[in-house]
Amino acid sequence: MRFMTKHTTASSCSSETRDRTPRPGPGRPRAFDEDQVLDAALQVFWTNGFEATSLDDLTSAMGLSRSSFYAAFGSKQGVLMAVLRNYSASALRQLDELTRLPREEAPMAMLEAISLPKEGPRGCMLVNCIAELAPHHAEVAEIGRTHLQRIEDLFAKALDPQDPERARDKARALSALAIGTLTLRKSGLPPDQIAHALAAARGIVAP
Amino acid sequence: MRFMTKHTTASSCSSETRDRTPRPGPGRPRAFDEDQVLDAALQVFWTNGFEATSLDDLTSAMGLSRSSFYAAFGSKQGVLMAVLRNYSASALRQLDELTRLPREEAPMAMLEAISLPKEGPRGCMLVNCIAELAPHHAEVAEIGRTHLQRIEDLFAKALDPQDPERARDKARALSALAIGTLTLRKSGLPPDQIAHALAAARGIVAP
DNA sequence: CCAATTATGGACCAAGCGGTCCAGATAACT
DNA sequence: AGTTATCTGGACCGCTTGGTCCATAATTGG
Repeated sequence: MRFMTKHTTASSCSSETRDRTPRPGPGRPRAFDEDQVLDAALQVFWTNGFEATSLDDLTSAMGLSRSSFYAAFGSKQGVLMAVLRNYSASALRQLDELTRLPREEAPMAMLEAISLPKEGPRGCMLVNCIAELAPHHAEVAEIGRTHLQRIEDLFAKALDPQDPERARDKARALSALAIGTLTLRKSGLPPDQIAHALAAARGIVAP
Repeated sequence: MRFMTKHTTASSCSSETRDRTPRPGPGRPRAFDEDQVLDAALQVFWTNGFEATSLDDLTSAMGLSRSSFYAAFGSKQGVLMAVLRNYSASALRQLDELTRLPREEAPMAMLEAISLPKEGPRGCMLVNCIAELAPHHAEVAEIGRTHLQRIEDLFAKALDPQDPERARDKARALSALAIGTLTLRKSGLPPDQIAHALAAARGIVAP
């Protein structure tokens, strides 16, 4: 895929996922739950990557016919964007809860939450997409950038609840560290060795 | 592409790049320089990713006809593997030179060399490939794992030339940190902010 | 100069791709 | 019940993909 097939219906080009959750009225209602279907799509994208996921992979995992798929999401990119927005929101929600831990525990807990997910070595969906698509796809880049920014904000809040700005650089370092471990994990490094590495980075957390 | 098209000529499946540098003798000699051509391939893969690079992209960048291409490298994967081996060796060579700096400078110099390459935000070619392919391609995973292992070794050597083993975990943390910044960079974070983050991580380097 | 051997360009291929479209089924509202 | 709006399955489309093949050009050793 090279983005922009020659016959995309004119109209606006960017974030227009034509996912107008159809207000009730006459007409047959949707037979699928949107969140559920988007989660199925997430799983496929997550394990295969974007380019390597075909429409058939998607529709069969989501249990949708091609026409329902296109009516609801507009395109392969469209569903990706929807998936990413969902994913980002839910991931940030989970992390945010950890910032409420006491200040001595919060940063390390967040690190571990990111670096050692129990789901296995699939990495962070958004980080994967940044790696694969960001350089050539502005919208993905945008979502990715603000997602990482939020993560950094949360680290800063955890490091220094009084004045997060003071901890900006350390927060950035912790973000980088966490994200980096995902690649190590993906390359085969076992979880316990990653845990050791995190512990060795305690120096960053200390005031 | 899903790896393994139905009609790959039987034979062994894995690392057999049939790149028998043809010993001189009768017959027309190659009209291209292999390293040069591989470097061209590297550039294309690096900026596009593997799946998103087509045979036409490759052959035209390399200046090869399809037949020469297949005669020399066997397949798209084949040339990728050759490229990765070259890349890994040269990247490690560059890093290794930095380990010879005085111990107070070496680790930070290595960090900066990885995190702030002047070539722009394309990341590390091998890290990109791990993200995109490792989960489904054992050979790439293998190369990636040993590459990261070597980087870790170099960090350990820089941190504690006497007994690198003592610095294992810190070295791992530094690797993760360096690799993580590549994603931040790719998502749009400007270089100077990355430099600040690295400085904030000095705590890891200290004994 | 000839034979042997290899490289080269380009035509060619089947399969898979993302995306479109339509005929018919289905359900809500009047 | 009838109308209207929507959903659904699957046939279909043109294009691109990775890969093959062959006739021809080029270069060497004898």
